Amino acid sequence: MAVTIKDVAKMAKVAPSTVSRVIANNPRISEKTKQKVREAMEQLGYHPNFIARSLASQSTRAIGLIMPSSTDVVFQNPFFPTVLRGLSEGAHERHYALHMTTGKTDDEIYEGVVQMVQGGRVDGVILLYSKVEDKVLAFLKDRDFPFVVIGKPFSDEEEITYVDNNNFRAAKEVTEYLIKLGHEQIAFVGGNLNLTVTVERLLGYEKALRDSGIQLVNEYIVHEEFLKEGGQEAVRGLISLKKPPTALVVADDLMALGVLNTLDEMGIRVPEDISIISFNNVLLAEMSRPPLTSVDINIFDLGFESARSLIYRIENPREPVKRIIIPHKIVKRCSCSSPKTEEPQILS
Amino acid sequence: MAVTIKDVAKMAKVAPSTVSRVIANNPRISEKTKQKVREAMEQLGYHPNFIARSLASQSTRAIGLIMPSSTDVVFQNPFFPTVLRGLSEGAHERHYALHMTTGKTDDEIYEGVVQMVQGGRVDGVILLYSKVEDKVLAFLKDRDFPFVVIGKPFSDEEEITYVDNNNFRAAKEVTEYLIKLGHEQIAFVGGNLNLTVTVERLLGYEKALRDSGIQLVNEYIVHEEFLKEGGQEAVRGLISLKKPPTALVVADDLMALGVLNTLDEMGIRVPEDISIISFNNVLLAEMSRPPLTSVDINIFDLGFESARSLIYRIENPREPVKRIIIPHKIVKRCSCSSPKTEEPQILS
DNA sequence: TTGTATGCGTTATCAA
DNA sequence: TTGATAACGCATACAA
Repeated sequence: MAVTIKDVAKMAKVAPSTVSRVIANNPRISEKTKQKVREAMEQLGYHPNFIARSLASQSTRAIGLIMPSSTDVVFQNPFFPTVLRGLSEGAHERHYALHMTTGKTDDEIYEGVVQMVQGGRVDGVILLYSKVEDKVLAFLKDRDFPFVVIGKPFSDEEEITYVDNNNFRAAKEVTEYLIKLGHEQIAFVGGNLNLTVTVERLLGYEKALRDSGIQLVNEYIVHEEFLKEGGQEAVRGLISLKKPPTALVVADDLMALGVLNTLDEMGIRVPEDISIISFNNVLLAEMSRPPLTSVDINIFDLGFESARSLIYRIENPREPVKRIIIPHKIVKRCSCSSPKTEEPQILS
Repeated sequence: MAVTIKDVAKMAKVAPSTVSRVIANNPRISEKTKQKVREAMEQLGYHPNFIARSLASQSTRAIGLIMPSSTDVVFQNPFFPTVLRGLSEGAHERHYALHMTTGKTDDEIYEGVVQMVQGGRVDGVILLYSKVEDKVLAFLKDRDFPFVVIGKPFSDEEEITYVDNNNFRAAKEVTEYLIKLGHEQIAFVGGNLNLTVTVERLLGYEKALRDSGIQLVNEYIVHEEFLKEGGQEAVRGLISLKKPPTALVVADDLMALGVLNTLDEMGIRVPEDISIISFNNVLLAEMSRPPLTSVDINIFDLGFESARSLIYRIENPREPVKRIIIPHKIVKRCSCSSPKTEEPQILS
């Protein structure tokens, strides 16, 4: 049906291989025949067939995207459209296409990846999440298939190419910022502990407190899914403590939004009564009330650099693994202030 | 490198074609040889090569997703992860894979689609947006390539398979709901008028007013991008009118969130001073303050049914085009109430 | 500089 | 019920 290399060859009165070379812009073809062939392509409306090309060259110029479980709430996170944008631009730049696989259960996802990889549908793969004991990652590593993970791998860090923020450091800075404001009762509201990002942020938080000689309080550390209901429980628990925190480090903007709501329902004001700082700096952060002070982790770049380094890896298979750290930045808005001094009216 | 059909054939002592038939589960192969072949496949860890299969069978079992411009704010909308989920499940169900193409400019997107389609990378295509004068849609239609659009096509409605809500009706219902609550000064805050969804919702709003004998006011209709700043301007303008609206129909939850913020800054309470109703019912709607009354348009189903009907179209090319309308439902939360009776304190 | 021939891993058409 | 063999559309080693 479609016009092939042969049709072009016939029209330009050259061999199919010559046409192929013109497409590849092979320097050993004379400008004259190139011109001739290109004209024929133009006239016939020729477009190379990716599939045939892939089969012959054993490379698809497609990269596979592995998403977290579609049932997972993180999937609802505005984080995804943004990484996708970065990924897409990074891939586009080098003329790679994006191939997606999702699934409801971990097994479904795993099956999808196996199909995609073994089936030769893609040249490499990007993991859009990083969690403990990941079967998918183990498979990829075992097969020595090119891949990069967004986020810090849970283990074998030295043998895996990944793109991440320094979440440990970001969390530490954020906590120090709160401490500098005068807070000492600082709680941590995190998400799923299977995600390495949660772990890193928790560790950074703890380190900051320790460095400042502030006692860690077990009750100050809570973990809930990035859900509204989850946030509710966690926050109520925190506030009802005998000595409630005066500041909250929340691992995600969306979650912080939930926290904000719960606090509002309880009649607790932010930042007057309690300060909140969170992560990701998605659009939402500036649209909440009050606008959230949040760590901008440059989600777009996370995606962009992932695509880039995967492609580099695909095209230079023998190069050593790399680790790319995307810078972050605290964006100060209105959700943090110094703690109220205790019972100020008694003084004076 | 990888184990092919030939290796399996050799091991099972049959011809490659037989192996191929076993894969296709051809009924004309004896159970005995099927068993034999399957064992060999198992032992060798055989996985069929999609690319080769695609080339031979002239079908990729992949569907292309065409996203709106990645620079567009709508891309930030939580709408996308959700349609993606639906799309993914719908495709997965029939063992189709997802192939994405994005781009910054319209031309970039167009180029991507042409490549994808002419290059034979996909069997069909889904447009994740619907706007006026779409070059991409024209191309697809012209080439008679299988596609479905999410949203109502701007023209040639009868010749295009699409999946949509009845946005006209939803907007009408919503407005009538407001009217029933006692509102008469109802404004419409919409997004980009190039998007058919905006147009439909606007028309529904107008129809409801007309049906109720309420005069349409030009100043009550504003259009802004789904952005914070946009919302700001629009809302301030509305409120500063001599006769400001008592209720707002907002075309999108995210936008409504922006509106909510602006109102809050201006010291205007929702729903006491002004009612708000919006569309899409994304997670955000229930996390805002106050929780938004919003039209649930079943985003997931929009995606799911799109995938399904595209696949149906691919596999039954001669069937007539179809139109699938996904039901919607108003989810009442706390952003609407009856208007304040004017100057109640003067009475009595 | 260009053409010929072969292979990439399947499916599909004939025969047997 | 099975086996040869020819496509599918392109890339590439080898010739010329």
